[in-house]
Amino acid sequence: MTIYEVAERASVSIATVSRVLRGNVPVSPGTAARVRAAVAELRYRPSHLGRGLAERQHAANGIVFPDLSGPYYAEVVLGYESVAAELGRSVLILSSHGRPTARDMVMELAARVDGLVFCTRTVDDETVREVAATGTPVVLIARPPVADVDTITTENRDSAALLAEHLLGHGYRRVVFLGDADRSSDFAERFEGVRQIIPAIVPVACGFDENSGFRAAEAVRRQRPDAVICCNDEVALGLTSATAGSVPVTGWDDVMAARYAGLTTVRQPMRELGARAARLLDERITGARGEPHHDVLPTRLIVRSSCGPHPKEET
Amino acid sequence: MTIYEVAERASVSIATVSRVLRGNVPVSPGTAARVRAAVAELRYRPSHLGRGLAERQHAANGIVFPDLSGPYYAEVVLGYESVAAELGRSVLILSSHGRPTARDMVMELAARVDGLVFCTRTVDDETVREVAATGTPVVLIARPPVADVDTITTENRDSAALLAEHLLGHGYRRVVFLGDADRSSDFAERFEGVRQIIPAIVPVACGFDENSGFRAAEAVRRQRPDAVICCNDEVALGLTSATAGSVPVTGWDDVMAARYAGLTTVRQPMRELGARAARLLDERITGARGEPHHDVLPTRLIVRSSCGPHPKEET
DNA sequence: TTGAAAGCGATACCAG
DNA sequence: CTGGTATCGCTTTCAA
Repeated sequence: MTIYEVAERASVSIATVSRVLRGNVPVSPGTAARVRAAVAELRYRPSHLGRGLAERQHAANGIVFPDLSGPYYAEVVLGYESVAAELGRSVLILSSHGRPTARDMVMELAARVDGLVFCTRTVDDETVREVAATGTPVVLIARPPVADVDTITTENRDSAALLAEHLLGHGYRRVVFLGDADRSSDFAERFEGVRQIIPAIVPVACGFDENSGFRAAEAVRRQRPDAVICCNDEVALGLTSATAGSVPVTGWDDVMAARYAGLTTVRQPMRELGARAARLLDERITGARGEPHHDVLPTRLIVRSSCGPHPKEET
Repeated sequence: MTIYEVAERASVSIATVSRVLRGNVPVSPGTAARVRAAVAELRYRPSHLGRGLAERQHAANGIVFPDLSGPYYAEVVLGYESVAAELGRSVLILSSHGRPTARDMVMELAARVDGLVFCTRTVDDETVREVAATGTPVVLIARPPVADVDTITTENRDSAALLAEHLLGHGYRRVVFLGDADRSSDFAERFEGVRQIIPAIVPVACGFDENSGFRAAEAVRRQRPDAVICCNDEVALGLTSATAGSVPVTGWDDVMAARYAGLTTVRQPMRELGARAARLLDERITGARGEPHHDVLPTRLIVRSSCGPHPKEET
């Protein structure tokens, strides 16, 4: 089923069929009707391949994330898809998770989209730069700027400081930061924010998921901390299930499980993160904007019970 | 950057460039080397559009799900992406969530992939049939067969019966099934499985997410049930937070939060669901298989504390 | 308003 | 082993 068959059925040229389908050029009402009828009868769907080739665009953009098992990226992707679809673009996803060929897969993906979003822990800056160099617009989520691509992040330092102050208010002195600041700018900023208030903060390395948090329990205990600030909710949850709540703990993100676990955490607008990224990307693709944007979304401290009995009233 | 420029740089024809890139036809070592050098120097990436048009395939397939906010679909998509990528195909996602134009978006998507997976609550069977009629291979996840497309589901009836028996063992007599069996074959099967053991089961309509569960609390209380079997974990969790655990509750799926909430539930291999779907689809796309498959994955009852104090030992 | 024809970027068949 | 060229399905001048 091609445009030729439709043209033949409607007794017009393929040019005319194309015109009524795109609707940008005037076509006589009668002809248009005949074409539309033919399209309907033949259940014709234009080929994206042919169209894309002629228009030199894909009408699709991608997003690269490390994993989708935690709630964080699921929300980000959801927000992204939601806006992209609304903007009429298909969305391609790529999980870099542990794949040694991530870089190649990314370059491969870049060749079939009009724009690309990269999350943290997916590929290095060099790869991002390479993609950007091909002219493909790029937006970075929660990672430092590279070249002059757009970035969108959430506020970390201030809320981390606020969280630290809250813990200090509890009377805690010796506190551990559980997470790997070197592998995520988000974590690095949170660590800095905390250290601003608690200079003696003790960093303990850790992965990003529940299991990592669970397995870090031993290392954490060794520090005999009054409280533990975890890099994210999953790690906090994992640690909690290992310590059975014997140590005050805080997380970050406010995922669904956090509420049920009574986890004190910092809520960040994950869905909005993806949504804004999609918008920024679109502005670049359509050329509506030239200068790079670096947006920062607000976050909010959510105090629950995991940080211990509250010495004073707070929200 | 096209194949022509590479050809010129290597002083060969585009046909030769194509040959060394695809590697299916013999090319003299010397020529191949020159071409490869040119490709590297020019940082050439073949256009997927051009290639796809010539090969009449997209090297991509899609998956349509209702939403991504809950853990269920995130896991399914993760499993799907994982296998699809491994098979060398890009993956396009489409969330039908509440969009009135879902059907059009699906037909649109179908036109740019080699195969498509549909989850429940996305589009009706008619649309599925229409896509299948275009010759695009289709796989259905957790929904009844349509035409002769492949399907992959998880076991519901038996585990539901098992769950019901467990509740009976607790001494509960009056039990409510919270969920809308009409809108999901999974839910319908679970309801049937329960009813097989508890004929007097009382159905109470409800949505699919936490909020729905929360808001259903009133309607549930009115039934003064000894226990409530929820259609999934999210609803169970929502209900729990509204009833503060005053009523024994069970869920389904075993999402992360279920563990922290001590929710008795039935675990199903969500990731595997997506992974198998990707494999089934690939078999159809490559034509490796002709007859339709209808796979059923096993599930497992997970007893925790939400169903009340245990009268006898169980796992 | 409409048609003819030149691409868009690859693949693959047909000769040589 | 290599080059020329028709083709894939569609958009878009250029003329009529």
